[in-house]
Amino acid sequence: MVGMPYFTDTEQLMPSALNMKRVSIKDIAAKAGVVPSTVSLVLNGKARQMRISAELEERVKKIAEEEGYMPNQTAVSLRTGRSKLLGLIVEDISNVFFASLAKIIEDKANERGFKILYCSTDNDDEKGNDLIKVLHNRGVDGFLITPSPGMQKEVSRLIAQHKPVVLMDRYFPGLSGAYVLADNYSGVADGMKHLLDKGYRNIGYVTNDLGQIQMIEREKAFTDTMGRFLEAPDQKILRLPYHVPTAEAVEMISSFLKENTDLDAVFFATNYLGIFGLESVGQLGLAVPSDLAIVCFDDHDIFRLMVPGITCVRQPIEEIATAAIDLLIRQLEEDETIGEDMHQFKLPSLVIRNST
Amino acid sequence: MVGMPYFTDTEQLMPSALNMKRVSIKDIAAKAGVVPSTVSLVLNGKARQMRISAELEERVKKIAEEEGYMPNQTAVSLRTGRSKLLGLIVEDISNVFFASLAKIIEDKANERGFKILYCSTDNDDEKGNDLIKVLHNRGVDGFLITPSPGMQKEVSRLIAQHKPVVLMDRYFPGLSGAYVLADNYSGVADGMKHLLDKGYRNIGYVTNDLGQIQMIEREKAFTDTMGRFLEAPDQKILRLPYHVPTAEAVEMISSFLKENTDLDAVFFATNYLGIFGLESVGQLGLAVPSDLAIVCFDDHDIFRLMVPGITCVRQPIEEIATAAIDLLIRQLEEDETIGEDMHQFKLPSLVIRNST
DNA sequence: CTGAAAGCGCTTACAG
DNA sequence: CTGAAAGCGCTTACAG
Repeated sequence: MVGMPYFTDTEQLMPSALNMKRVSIKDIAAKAGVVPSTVSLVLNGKARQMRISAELEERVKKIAEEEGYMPNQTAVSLRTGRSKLLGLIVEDISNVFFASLAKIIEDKANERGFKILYCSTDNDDEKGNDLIKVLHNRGVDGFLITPSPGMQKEVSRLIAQHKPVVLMDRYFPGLSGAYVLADNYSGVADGMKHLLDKGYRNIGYVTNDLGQIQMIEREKAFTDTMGRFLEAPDQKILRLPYHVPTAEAVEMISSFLKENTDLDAVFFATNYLGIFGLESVGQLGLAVPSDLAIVCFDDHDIFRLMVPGITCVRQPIEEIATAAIDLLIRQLEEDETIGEDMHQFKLPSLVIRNST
Repeated sequence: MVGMPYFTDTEQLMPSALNMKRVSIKDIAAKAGVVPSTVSLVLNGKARQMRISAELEERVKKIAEEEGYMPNQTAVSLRTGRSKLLGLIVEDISNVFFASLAKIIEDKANERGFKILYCSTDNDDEKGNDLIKVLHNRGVDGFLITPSPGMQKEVSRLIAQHKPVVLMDRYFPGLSGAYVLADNYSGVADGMKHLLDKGYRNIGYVTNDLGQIQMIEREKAFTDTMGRFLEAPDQKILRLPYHVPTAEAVEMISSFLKENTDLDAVFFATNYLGIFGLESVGQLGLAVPSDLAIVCFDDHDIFRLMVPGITCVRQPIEEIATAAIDLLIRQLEEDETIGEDMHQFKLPSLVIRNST
């Protein structure tokens, strides 16, 4: 029995159908007549350092090339502790805003040799926290997260463990981690200024009921503006529940407007297109009297097309994604500096008046 | 030196900042006073089989629970050859159609304990082929792909290697692999029937120039219908280049319509919303004379809202995604049956007349 | 019932 | 310059 392979029935370990018989470092070594470590050294660019002859280096490289050798990333990850994998946790990948972020992040990550594991929290704290643990357990090198409010503890744990994390679109005020998002306060302030400049004074506000930091800051800009520029401001605010069917939400907006006939303008605090789906935009268009001035926060091309004369405050999606992935990779590469110089960005939003 | 740890300076192997000191199976074993294999056996539900005492089993489980132990997936993958990772390769994750697919797939995959590695081909054959290799190399258990035409060889290699693959939205006619997509031919035929029923006879057709199988089948339905129902059909077809700026594409459509003033209807073969971006819909709306009947293939809520009276042929996105992931997981689980009973689905599209 | 050992495919300090 | 060996964290056949 001596000399027999340890597992006589390898099928049980790895079904042959799945066993791709990929070329391993051993195969290359055998072909080149060297030991596997030499191959590893050469392929990791340490031939010089280890004073391996140039011709041997060339030979090994050539064979590896010919055989189409690619190091098994799972093994590399286990050995080195670096997976070249990034965890992307967004609210909902099917929402245009997050899908756009995901695409830009993917491109930038690929350029640096990183792949992306994505998942959606659906604004569910527990799901989000689980996701962090699971991805961590899968060995991702870092995280890009648009966290829901209840994810603060889990996120701070990551930061405490010096795991690279960059938050996007939201952040936790008390937490000294990196984040990138639109400057929500000034965005809404700018949009409000636009309305005031046009002479509107009775401005209503529609937001959600999630208590997300970005929504709070937007709302603060609204109430501040109203309080600053108007005497005895009568603030009409509608808080739509997040998990409500489209038709019902539209109904609530309709009622809100009917109950407040004195309004001459409405500020929508978020992208109802993304949340309620495309259908709702049309219904919303119908529900909103045409003599009402409208400003929307978020990337609402559709809204602008649907509702002539609407003004949008647009988030700089590309800039957010680019800055976030850059920050994350910088954290990954210059490990020592983490914690010393934090990076927190609020990027300016753009007020876009519809040209139509 | 005997008894000293092999690596005196572990920092160099794994920077402590990244070394999460996660609880390992060894820690649990030490706490429980057993050997690591026992822990592994218990946690993998093989206590019974190995006749480990119920009380020991309980104790180990309790400790693992208390310590928050999760097996390191990288190590499990390396050992078992199964990563519980699925590769999702789409044309462009930021396109609503693919983002919607991605969300449904994510949900279904999570239910089964799988995570998703996504990437976009951007319709670039070489990029797509690289992606297959890289994901394969990362040890994904299976693939969900919306391939570009030049990916056939790489896809068939996967199939030849019995790697689970399900194609979505496209397929390769010569290839005996699993796929799920809308029945493109009948979808367009249905849409055409709708136009003919309404009395339209001079129907133009706008498609892309990629030669993708789904586009070919759609076009065939168009030409067949024209040839079957009309005498001496004068087929006006516009092939828009894929990589063309929106404005230019709209311009080309405009010219096409001007050069063919006898047209009374136009059939759009794909989702120009997704391809050209939201802006284009408005421009397209403006470019299309209002007395022209329009049918669009794809999930065009926007189009329907923008262009009153438009008819859409909608792809059953949810059904496609659900069927695809189910098929893939079935391939993963019942490994033996692969190759014997292939699964190929063409799901019916839905013709949706605008109610507006 | 339990434990020692091999091995998944790599990387790297160390000894020659 | 090169090679033997350890070890990343697991799983599992096998020997007691």
